[in-house]
Amino acid sequence: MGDAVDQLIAQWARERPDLDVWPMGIMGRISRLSRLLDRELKEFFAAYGLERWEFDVLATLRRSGPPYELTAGALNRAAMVTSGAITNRIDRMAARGLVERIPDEDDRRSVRVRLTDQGLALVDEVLEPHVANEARLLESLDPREREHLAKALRTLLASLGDTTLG
Amino acid sequence: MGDAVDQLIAQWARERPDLDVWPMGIMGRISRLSRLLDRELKEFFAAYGLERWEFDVLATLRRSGPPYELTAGALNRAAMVTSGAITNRIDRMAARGLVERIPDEDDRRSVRVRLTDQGLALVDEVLEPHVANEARLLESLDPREREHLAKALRTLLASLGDTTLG
DNA sequence: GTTGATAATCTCAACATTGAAATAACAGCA
DNA sequence: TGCTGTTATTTCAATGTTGAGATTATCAAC
Repeated sequence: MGDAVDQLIAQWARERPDLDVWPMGIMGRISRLSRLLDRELKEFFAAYGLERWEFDVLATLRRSGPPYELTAGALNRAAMVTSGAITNRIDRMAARGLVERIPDEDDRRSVRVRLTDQGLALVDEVLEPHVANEARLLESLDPREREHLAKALRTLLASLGDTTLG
Repeated sequence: MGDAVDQLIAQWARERPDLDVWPMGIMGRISRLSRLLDRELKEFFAAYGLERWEFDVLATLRRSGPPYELTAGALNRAAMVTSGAITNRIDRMAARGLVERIPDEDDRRSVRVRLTDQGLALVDEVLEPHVANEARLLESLDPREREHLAKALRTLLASLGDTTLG
């Protein structure tokens, strides 16, 4: 069964037969998948009154373990966004009562961002159904294919230098 | 060799051992790869004075074949963006002289967007090095892995309904 | 202790997209 | 011919990110 990228590659083969565009079979699919999956996740989180970026922050803090706090810098590295974006996110999540800013005693340049009880309760409520939803989105692959896919993606990520989370 | 997502999964295993977060091994990697690859492409196109979204529009028109024109609607479906975004893109690319709007005689609601000579020359100049750059980004996979990867991604895309380009 | 380099966060204007409403045109049918 | 519903594009306010600069704090070396 073909997908949109098969059509795209067929078009190039017709228009530029001199060129082998095989890399698009991977690059194009990662790009389109990312968009489609983002849409699915957005729809899922909306049912909990959450934006995707809010969940990302909550989950990053939650999985860091007690006391569920990280510096702003650690958060922007984990989320792969700029420091300005994290400042903005923290502002709004603090206003919603999901996180709080804690001044760092040892390094006064730093701000520690901590999950509030409310934020912790929310992420723990959403996490399991979220994983189940992700599993549903991957249903079309059998366990063996999933494993091979994750392995290939890991190789790629590592080759691009994405070897550390924070 | 581990990557950032291996760390993320290890954190969840420690904090929530009751939960098997295997889907993140695929979802998280697609998301992070998409960001990293976007950055790489952005940097590549900047050398040609192009934004990534500009190249996407040029390439979509180019591979559609002579006379290198598509409706605005076909462009936004191919790019997976909303109609408002396409109006904005066409405005700016037309101002740069890369495309032109042609009123559709048969259906006056439609606008046909056509590559100018300048736009055609530019996309044909960039295309081959672009594909070479994409191939470079995928160098860490051997041909067999590439094929399996593309196949698994195709299965996923098709299962999400992305079976047609426009 | 001062100096200079580096680091962490915040600020803010510019940019691009979304989502919804507005506009205009088509198509089928009574 | 006149309705009704649909389709294609544009408009525009709201949203969120980037990237550069400002601010404040730390650290090492002198």
